[in-house]
Amino acid sequence: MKRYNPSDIEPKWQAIWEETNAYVADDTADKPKFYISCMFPYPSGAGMHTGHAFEHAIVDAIARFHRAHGENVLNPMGWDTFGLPAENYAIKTGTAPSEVTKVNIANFKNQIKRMGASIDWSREINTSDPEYYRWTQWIFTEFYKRDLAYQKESLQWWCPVDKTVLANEQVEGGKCWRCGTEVIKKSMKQWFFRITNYAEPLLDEIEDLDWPQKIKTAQTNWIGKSTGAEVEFKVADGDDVITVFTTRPDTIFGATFVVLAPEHPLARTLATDEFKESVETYITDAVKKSEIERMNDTREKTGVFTGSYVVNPANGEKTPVWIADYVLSGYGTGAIMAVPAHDERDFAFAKKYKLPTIQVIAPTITDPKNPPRADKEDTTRIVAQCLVKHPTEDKYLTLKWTKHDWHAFITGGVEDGESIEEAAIREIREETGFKNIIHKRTMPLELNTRFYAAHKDVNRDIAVTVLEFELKDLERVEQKLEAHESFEVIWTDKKDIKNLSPVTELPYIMDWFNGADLLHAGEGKMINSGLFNNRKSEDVREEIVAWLEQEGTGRAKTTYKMRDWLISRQRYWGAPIPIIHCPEHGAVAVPEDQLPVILPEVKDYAPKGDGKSVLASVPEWVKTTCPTCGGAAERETDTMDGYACSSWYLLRYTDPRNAVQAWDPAKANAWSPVDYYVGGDHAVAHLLYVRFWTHVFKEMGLVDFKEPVKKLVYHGYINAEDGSKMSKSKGNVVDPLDVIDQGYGADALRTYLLFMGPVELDAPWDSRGIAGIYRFLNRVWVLGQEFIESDKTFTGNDEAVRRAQHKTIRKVTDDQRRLSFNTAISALMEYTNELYKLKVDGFSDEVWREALGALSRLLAPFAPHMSAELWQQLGNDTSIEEAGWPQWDDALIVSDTMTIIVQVNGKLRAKLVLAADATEEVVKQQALADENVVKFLDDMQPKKVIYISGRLVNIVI
RNA sequence: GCGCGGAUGGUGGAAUUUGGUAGACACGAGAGACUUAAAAUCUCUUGGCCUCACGGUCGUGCGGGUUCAAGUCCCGCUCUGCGCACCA
Repeated sequence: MKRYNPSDIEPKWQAIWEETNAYVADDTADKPKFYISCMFPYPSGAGMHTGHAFEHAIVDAIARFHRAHGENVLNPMGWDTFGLPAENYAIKTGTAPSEVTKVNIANFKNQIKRMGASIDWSREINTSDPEYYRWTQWIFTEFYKRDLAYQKESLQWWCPVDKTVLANEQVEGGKCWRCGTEVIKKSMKQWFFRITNYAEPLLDEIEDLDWPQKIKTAQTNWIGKSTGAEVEFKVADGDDVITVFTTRPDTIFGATFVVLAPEHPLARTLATDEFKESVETYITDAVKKSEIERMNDTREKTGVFTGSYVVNPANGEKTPVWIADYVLSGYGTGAIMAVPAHDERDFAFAKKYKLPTIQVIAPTITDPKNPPRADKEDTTRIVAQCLVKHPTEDKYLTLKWTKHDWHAFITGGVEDGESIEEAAIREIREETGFKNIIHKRTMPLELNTRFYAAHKDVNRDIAVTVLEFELKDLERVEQKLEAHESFEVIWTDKKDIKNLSPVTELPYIMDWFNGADLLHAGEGKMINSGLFNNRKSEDVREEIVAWLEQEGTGRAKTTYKMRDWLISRQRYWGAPIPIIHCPEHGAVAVPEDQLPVILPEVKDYAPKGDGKSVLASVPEWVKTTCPTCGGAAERETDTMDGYACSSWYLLRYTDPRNAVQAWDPAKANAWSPVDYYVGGDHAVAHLLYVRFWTHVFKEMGLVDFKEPVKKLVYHGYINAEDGSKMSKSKGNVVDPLDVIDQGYGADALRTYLLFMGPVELDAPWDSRGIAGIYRFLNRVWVLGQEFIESDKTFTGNDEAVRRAQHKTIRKVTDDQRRLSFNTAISALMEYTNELYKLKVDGFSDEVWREALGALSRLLAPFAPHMSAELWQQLGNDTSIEEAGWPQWDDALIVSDTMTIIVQVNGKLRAKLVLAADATEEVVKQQALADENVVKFLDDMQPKKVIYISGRLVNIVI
């Protein structure tokens, strides 16, 4: 018998696929198209890791599945080659990045080929190839013409080690994403893409995308839409006007001061003589302080009074103007109206600087997660809840309340000989007038560190009590509750309690919040707000804006957190920005016929640290002529962010060798959008930029769709055996080629990666797990060989073989559709085990040929080499690809018996095997007659017998 | 702090759409067969507890609830992963 030897089989089939161009996508084929792609990798010097291997295993399983269904599959591959690692390597060694890149690509390509990936290599692209970046540059010039690319002097994140500007999303926790150095702010003239123009359309489309919710939420948050209003506060003694942005115009009557960001243009102007010095000092300090320091601050708010006042347009009150760095200059108008009663930050600030507070919203609590509190840091919630039973009817009421000052609650009321617990009950009794309070149980406390620091002797288990009450003097309770305006009593049937969120439907009892200094950030009833009193805050929001608009002091306004996309990089290894600076005509786009602007060869790749790229030190490249006037001019020396190149490559794949256009719209429209886009990184940046560019391309008429990616498949990471992240420095990286060369082969590797768990989950690599998969493939192989070499024939178990076959086809097809590869593979294992059991008596030729043929075709998306080999050995004339996907027949799956589960009171007591056509009557009868059931019935008459057709009987006694 | 997930044996994980046999499939472990021996392969056992066994009983992070029936639905928590973070 031939042994299963992947190192023979795999190279053989890889060679065949290459020679026959088996996976070249045909632009003209008359078949439904299917476009799938992984996120093209940066070919690093370390080579491919198991994460890449996982991604290719996913892509290839899907691609092969669709190909087997007769679809015209486009599965291309390319390289995202611009970037810092190659450049840093060049700085260290003097080797040109293009050379290193070439070597790395060859390495990656070999690895991917040895995985047996069914890729159309004729479409391979490389972003640092001038034939590619020529069109990246062309797109830039088109954007420039449409005013979607512009230059602006601005403070930017600057990495002192990499000596480059970084985009917001490349700064992680105040540190450079590449080298981990703390970044600083530097003012420079930079190029931007106007992505903010597309905030609304990009947001609009998110809902309809077939993407993981996680990614959609991340993008929504990134865009960060807020609707609210701009309101004008006129300076009391002068002509200046401060415009603030707020999302809570309903709180305007509670605005007791106005705060400017230190960078606000009026910040210095408004300082009166008396306060000039302190204002100046504060601003200087704040601006000097890097934003990282601001971030790392304990969030202790600081600020300074200007001495000036503005007029609150709502109530005409004179309102002081402060400067504080908790107000960000880059968002909204860089100025806010502070409403300490209803905003956490303003509250903290007001408390610190003893500024007044005006309550304008009575807190009818609707949000369980935001109960009122005096100050988040100092308090812990005491939640008491009670279930009120109606004395005569079968009705219940749930009441919950919160008390913000829990120090008083616990420590204030303990009397001699009384436990804290008893004190709590007594206090609730006194406060509520509820007499019959039954203490049900005690819950552990949500710890308040500060409290425990002060009260070490308090047993934390009894510090917070949750109490359940039974109330008899209901009338009194109702009176008390109704006396409170914001309280509404809702009676419900017992059944409906589950549907009634007690928190949203039943108000909290507000009487028990003491003191005026409450912070309430939620909604409620308007108070102290003139005409708007007694209305709900969420209802008057728009009316207040309309009113301000009428008065000419405000207007509705929408803002976004998203900023424009900074694309210039002061680095060598990127696509040069195709701009020529002419003393006469300013920044002029390089005309299409002069593209590409080729990246020149240099000797030393190290940035000079002057804020310019190395390109600035190549005078013969910099010096050029203006395309408009022909006069002496200079080239832009910045290069583009690598994300620019990766924002359109999915379109280039559809027409990769086009020398006159970025792509032929007809081809792009025929293939796109991408049906499945597979990756495990780039939740926001890349995926948002591709969407942005595609929206623009649609407007330019270059494509006829807005969204580039229909379905996003977001996979987890493969971790090291101990569950930690694989990393070179830890030395725990698993090299896919090593696994293949150990003798397991690519088929076992691929199958194992998909068997480990659902694609979206992280999973630790298990070197023993792959051995199990190898065993499985070997079992399939051996079964095939036994059949091929056997001269036995036998008929008798054909029906069982057929049933297993068709059941498996249905299950695997289903699982493939929903990308549940792990369960598909386990179904194939079960099928194989079943066939082993059924073969003991010999083989019935045709039935088994079919059964094994189905097995090899079902296995092909995971283990394509062995499947192809087995298929060929079974004597099939056509290739496994041509044979297509096996079909199942439901009629062959149906069994003539069924297994009925018999439960007594919901507990499993017996299993019955009955004829599939047994009537309900018969099934119930059989169930009740079962020995074990009789034992449990114990002569009692069942109250009810429930029958779920074909599944179970539940006998209720 | 806010947002989004997750919690099932010693381990990875199953239980699809619509609540209906919890632990599929594998790994690991234990026992056995073959072998001079080892590897490979094959067979059996494998959630806890009680029982020689038949079987019973508990069991899907915790506390409640709905239901004939809950891993699955509802309410309230705990822990944990990830993303964003002074965005008014």
